[in-house]
Amino acid sequence: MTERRNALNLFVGNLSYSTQNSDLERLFNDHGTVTSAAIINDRETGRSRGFGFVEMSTPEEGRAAIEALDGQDFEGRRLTVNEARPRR
DNA sequence: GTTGAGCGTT
Repeated sequence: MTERRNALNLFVGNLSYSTQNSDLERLFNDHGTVTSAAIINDRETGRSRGFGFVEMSTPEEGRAAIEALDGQDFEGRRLTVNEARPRR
């Protein structure tokens, strides 16, 4: 879906290559309502690129999730969480 | 090991 009027899109970096979509969703779901969660895979190899995107229901929840999760340890890596840049 | 994709030409 393309709901981007009242949500906050988050970039999640420094993920383990083994992190799954469901892992991302579970992680963020504890800090707000996850509208969508996606691990980005390399189009040609199908492997994770080590980052993903999570869209939170509201900007407030998104910011809360950033504060709660940025720099936190997850599956052995230090997470990077911030507002995603616009796609281009 | 860091900011997604295809569609299709406003």
